[in-house]
Amino acid sequence: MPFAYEHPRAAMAVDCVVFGLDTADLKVLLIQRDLDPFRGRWALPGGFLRLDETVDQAARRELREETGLERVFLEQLATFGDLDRDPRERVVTVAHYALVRLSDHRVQAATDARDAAWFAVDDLPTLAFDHDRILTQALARLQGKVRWQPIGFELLPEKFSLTQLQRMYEIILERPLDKRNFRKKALALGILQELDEVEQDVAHRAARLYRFDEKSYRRMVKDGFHFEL
Amino acid sequence: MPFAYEHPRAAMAVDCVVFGLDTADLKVLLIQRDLDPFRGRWALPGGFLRLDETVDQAARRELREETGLERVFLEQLATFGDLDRDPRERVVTVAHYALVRLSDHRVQAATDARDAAWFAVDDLPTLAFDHDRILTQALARLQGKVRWQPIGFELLPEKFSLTQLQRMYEIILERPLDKRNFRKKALALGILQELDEVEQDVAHRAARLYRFDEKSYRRMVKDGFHFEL
DNA sequence: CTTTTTAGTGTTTAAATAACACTATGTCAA
DNA sequence: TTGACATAGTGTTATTTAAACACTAAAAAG
Repeated sequence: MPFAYEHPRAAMAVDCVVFGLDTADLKVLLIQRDLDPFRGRWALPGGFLRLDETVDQAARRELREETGLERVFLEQLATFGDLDRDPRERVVTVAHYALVRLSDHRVQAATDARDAAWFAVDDLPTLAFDHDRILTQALARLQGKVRWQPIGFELLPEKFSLTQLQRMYEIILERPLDKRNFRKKALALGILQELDEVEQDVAHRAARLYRFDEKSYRRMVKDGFHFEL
Repeated sequence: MPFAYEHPRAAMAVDCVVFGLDTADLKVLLIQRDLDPFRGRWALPGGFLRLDETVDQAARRELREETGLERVFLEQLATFGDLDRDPRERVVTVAHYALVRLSDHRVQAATDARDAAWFAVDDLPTLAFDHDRILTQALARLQGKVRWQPIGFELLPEKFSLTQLQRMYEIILERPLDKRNFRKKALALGILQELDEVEQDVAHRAARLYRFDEKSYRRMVKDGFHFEL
């Protein structure tokens, strides 16, 4: 036991709620624990903080190690420090949430040594620790934030149709949106770049594709603009 | 050194950004450090986490010990864990923000052993550690949140005039509001209880006093209501 | 060439927001 | 007591934004 301190210290961990978007559902990436406590239970990817990395770096490292995900949108959610949240000892965890393009990452998650899988947020297994609380809070944050900041684009493929975009908002916000009003408003924002491309391999009229125009968005933010969809 | 662990551990701290409202300014409570590092510098009240208390409890305890404040509105802000934020060793801090009624608490803060004082947020001294970053983020959070949740009432005396209420929003949001529109909207919310009292000891027509009606507010939240001022 | 499936498109009504100025009531001092 | 001063209190109109609503267009498949 080579690390000794004058006062007792909690262990510090990071955990990540990784959201992905299916055609029908909002999904979360979970990992099946291969160690006690909660062996066999599904849990959020995460692990202990090292002293040579920031909290943010720790979250990204764990994500990479446990799921293969890199360069994703990742943001701090909140810190959870209840006394008995880990039965072994006192562990305080800094929870994060991440948004990934399911299409790009579907495979990698499953190739890791541990069993990893995507679950629909409205059909989750029992989770280890207080991870259900963390997940609930992450979902609330996503629902709140998606209307004010264009983070939702992180969930879509780079090129997408307006129908896909609308579907994303409907899935996240869990309510239907009016097609014409949605399209009017989305285009009026001025952060969608219309492409000279349409969907491929669909058995009906192909939709025009768009791309999120990050430059315009940044310019608008600078001018004190406020998003709202 | 009686506390030994297999892996090195960061120290965990909590810090609080305590906001108070003056007639003219939004203020923050700071404490002058009497120990190194940063001895003599102003800093946010805070201290180390103990293992028999939750993070929230630690923040409240430190607030009580260092400033005498109890039973205030207090909420987690974010966790700051940069490698070199404390020159002594690795310290990760969970920052909080609190809102207090300056009128009730003006005295207590000054009676503590350490020097404590209120500073206007737009006229702050150089702060210890990364506390300026924490403070900036806390202010942004307050400005963002005050429009969606009626937390601002925590800054006002229990009984207040509509002018005081408007002044509070103007100070926090740093922009003038239209008097008639403000009053219309504030009253329409249905969370203000009109009292049979008016201001005392003013050298002009006395304003009617109101109280925040928490019961109505809670009832409205239950009915899926959304605040916005 | 008909069926099927989704893309794409405007108008009208209702609601919310923003802009704007005067009268009322009390205190204080001459 | 009365006039000056300071802040309280009060509605209307114009503009913007949001909500409701249904048909035609295009492409693919058989």
